[in-house]
Amino acid sequence: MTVSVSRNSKINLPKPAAAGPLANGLLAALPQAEATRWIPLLEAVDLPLGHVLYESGKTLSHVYFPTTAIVSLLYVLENGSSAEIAVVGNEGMVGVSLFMGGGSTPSRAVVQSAGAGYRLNAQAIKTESDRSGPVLHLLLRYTQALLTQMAQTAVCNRHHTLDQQLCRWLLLSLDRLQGDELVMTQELIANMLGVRREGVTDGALKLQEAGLIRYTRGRISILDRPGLEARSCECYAVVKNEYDRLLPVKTAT
Amino acid sequence: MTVSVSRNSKINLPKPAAAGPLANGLLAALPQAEATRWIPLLEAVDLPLGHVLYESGKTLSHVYFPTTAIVSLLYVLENGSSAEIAVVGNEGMVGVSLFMGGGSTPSRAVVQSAGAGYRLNAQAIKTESDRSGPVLHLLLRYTQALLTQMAQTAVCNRHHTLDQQLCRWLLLSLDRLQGDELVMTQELIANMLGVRREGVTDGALKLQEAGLIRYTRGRISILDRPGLEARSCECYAVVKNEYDRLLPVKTAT
DNA sequence: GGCCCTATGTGCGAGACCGCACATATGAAA
DNA sequence: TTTCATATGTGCGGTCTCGCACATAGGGCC
Repeated sequence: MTVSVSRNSKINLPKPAAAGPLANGLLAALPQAEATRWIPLLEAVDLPLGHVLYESGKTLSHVYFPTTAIVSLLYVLENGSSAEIAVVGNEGMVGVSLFMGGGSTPSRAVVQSAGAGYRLNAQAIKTESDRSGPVLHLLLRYTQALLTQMAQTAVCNRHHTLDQQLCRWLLLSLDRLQGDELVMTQELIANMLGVRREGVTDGALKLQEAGLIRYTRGRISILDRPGLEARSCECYAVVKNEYDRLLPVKTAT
Repeated sequence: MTVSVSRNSKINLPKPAAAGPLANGLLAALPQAEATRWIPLLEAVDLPLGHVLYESGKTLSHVYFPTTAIVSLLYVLENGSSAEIAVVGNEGMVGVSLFMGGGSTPSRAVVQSAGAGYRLNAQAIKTESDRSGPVLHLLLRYTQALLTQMAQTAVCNRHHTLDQQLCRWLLLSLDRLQGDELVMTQELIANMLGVRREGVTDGALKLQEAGLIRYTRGRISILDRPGLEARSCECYAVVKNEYDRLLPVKTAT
């Protein structure tokens, strides 16, 4: 029931290649003046699988801008079961509650796919978002995209089948990675989706039999992306469209 | 499957007593200078049951500040089924995407309980939120509370039973109304929760047998609020606590 | 007072997912 | 190569909710 990643870091790929701040879409979209000012404030961080960026109810110390890592925002219930409410990758930022004013949220942020990123301390993000209109507007548009993802997750949880949600989840993760391989056990996916591991096994089997993916012990290769999209519920497309609409195209790498 | 309210307005109570702008928590919390400037810009509006404040994907023309009405934010899926992702009453505002920068969202806002409110046109809310730091921060804190509600809805949809969710829903609605009566058919509740009407009937029956509520044809009286809270999932309390934490206490009426 | 629309109550078979128990298999380490 | 922890596959009964079909009843309106 509880997310357990313990010694799994064994199965990680060799440390991901370093990526500059511009590998994050939000940082890349900063106006020139802000970019210049931010660079010295940014701290490169390694984000190993399972690392908790912030805990439910705790005051956040930093915001994180993933470059090669993927972070899940999850809610953990009293009975220990959990569910992911959104994913954040190199298109976004972890810790919106800092400039939203709350300073904390009832959710937890966990690294779902190991990688790297940058972080900025709490004071700096507050100062910066108050100081510059364009920066604030960029962050707000990102927050709206995040909000859409959460809302869509809510509806998806209500109305769509596990199989459809699995496809949606794979696609969302894939969009936030380079390449077409995910390092991710079915157990982990089950924790994210808030379902049984066996349910994920069933779904994954069907996808493999259909020739859409191939996997072995924690590595999932996507063979037929359009096929996955066809099997996914509409939620993936809705979320993706909103991200594309709200966030500037990132040209940098 | 589709929300149908058609001729139901018959069962509404006589037109709700008029309420001043201060009956809305956000408006009441405005700094003096802004309050003075906003009053002439606010337009009192009647919000009849079923009225759609904005449609999925359409550009919003106004933001709404309910005073006695309750508004549901719902997502409607391609197949026509729907689910509520958040409720807005006199504690909040409908249309955050206007100052978030998107201008639209994939959701729909529908009046769930008839009443009144105020609205402000799109240009005004943009201008005002850019102009004043305190106003923007107030709106952002509200948005964070809304975000929490959405996230909690997502998890609740995943893990809690219909009975628990019904209690949560009744409590959330109750908090946004005066008195302890809801004018609301089980069919409507089912649409909000995204479940079958019969499921709501079952749940309501149990609650009535337990002496917690009493209802007849679209009127629900709450008899034992603590009892409802005990049967509800934790989600209600989590959301309520976040609202209390993030939003200023409203003393005005 | 009677009619009729609409809200609510009930039953039944089906499907999705759960929780549990256990079988199998892969790949890394020794 | 062998060992072993861990990842994946499978079966089974139970529960929740669904979709449908219909029965009952409240209350506004003539």
